[in-house]
Amino acid sequence: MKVLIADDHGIVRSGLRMLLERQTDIEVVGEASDGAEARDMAIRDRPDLAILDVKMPKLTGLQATREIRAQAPDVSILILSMYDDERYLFEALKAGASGYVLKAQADSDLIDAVRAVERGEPFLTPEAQRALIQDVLGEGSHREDELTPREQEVVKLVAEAHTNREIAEILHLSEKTVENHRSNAMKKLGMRDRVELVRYAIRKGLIEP
Amino acid sequence: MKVLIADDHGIVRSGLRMLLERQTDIEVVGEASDGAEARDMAIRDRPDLAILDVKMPKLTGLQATREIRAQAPDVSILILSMYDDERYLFEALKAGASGYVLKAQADSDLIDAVRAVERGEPFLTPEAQRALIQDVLGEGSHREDELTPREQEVVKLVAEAHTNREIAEILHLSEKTVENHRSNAMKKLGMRDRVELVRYAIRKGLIEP
DNA sequence: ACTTGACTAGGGGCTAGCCCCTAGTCCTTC
DNA sequence: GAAGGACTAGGGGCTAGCCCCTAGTCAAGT
Repeated sequence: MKVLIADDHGIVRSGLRMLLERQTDIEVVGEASDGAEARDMAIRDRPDLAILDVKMPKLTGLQATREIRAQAPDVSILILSMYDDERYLFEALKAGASGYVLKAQADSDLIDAVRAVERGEPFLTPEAQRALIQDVLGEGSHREDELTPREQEVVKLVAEAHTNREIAEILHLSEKTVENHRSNAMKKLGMRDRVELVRYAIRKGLIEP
Repeated sequence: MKVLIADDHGIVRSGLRMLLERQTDIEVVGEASDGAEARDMAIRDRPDLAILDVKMPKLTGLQATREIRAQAPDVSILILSMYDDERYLFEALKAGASGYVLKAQADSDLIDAVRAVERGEPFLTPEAQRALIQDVLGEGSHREDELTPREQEVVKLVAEAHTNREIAEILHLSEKTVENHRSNAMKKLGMRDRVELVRYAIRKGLIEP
């Protein structure tokens, strides 16, 4: 089985190569250090599988996935995410990836994923499966990831370190209304205080760190 | 040569292990998935070398370095940074690390670094050496780290949305002491609440958004 | 017409956060 | 051995934050 590795960290690439080549039937046929290189190599060399890091220069793993799937549909793709959450899971599947593995997980998960892809099956870790099920089931609860415009405004101002009173003045509202918007936003997002809201706001690009 | 590996990503740990154990005289005697575990294992098992990722839960690699150097000075330390810059280089050296290697670099650099540390020599990649020289030449002003190690620990935990009480439990301190560290940190940084500390912590790379 | 959801506002209560202060033990440095 | 800084801990006080609840208006969809 011919595998292509793409990650912008040389040391990590070498580590992955060692890890994979301990399996006698897996051969790492190439290493790419950015998304564009990964795409070009995948399309030119047609490996059985390309393992792509999400975060890479030039093209992200997801962008590379789309282009590889379009031009070399026989190349399967496994996304490797360094982030300890599933925020790219859906996008990865939509882009055409066969599997999604977090770097935080055990090496055996990666091998399992490669084996699954080899058999033509998709591979999701239990965490990823749970996230996916939650998403399908949860029209009511977790699906409401989206805040209303007003809630977003309030969250943004909270994350900019304004007090409720200041926000009330800025938006010409009562302090109580501000509290309600903040509280509703936190409830929707499953958060417990403004500190968590700050990190959410930064992740969402509502404010700069 | 007995080596301890610490990185919060299981797959990366396994990769590093494979990479290192290709050298016949290197034996990986332990893996830690966070900074506190790394510190405990280093102090208990006394490996010849501990390879620590900068960004880890509970304690950063730098915080772990300080504690290991204090309690087990015979354990050499190599800092592995995932960031493509040298922003932690000086702090790492000050904390007592023998070497600083970026994950973006080739695997041979890591092996070279291990060999250098084995001979009792410090190891810096050419990029790191250049940054160091620049700093010595450029001299003085901006090298004020501002926060003490303890203050940084507290700030990190605050930014991870822990309450003062939780932080006190995690660090085995009284709530009052935690308040003092937080308050002193905020005063030094000219900040007015924990929300601003979160953004500071993210900018400084103490936590991920 | 009726329901639903966003937006608004308030009452009332508890606690965490933030501030001021003092004070002790270790250090290192001068 | 004195001085300064880091780290520890506590007293006492005020307020902002967070929670529960109700309740109104308005626009949009069924």
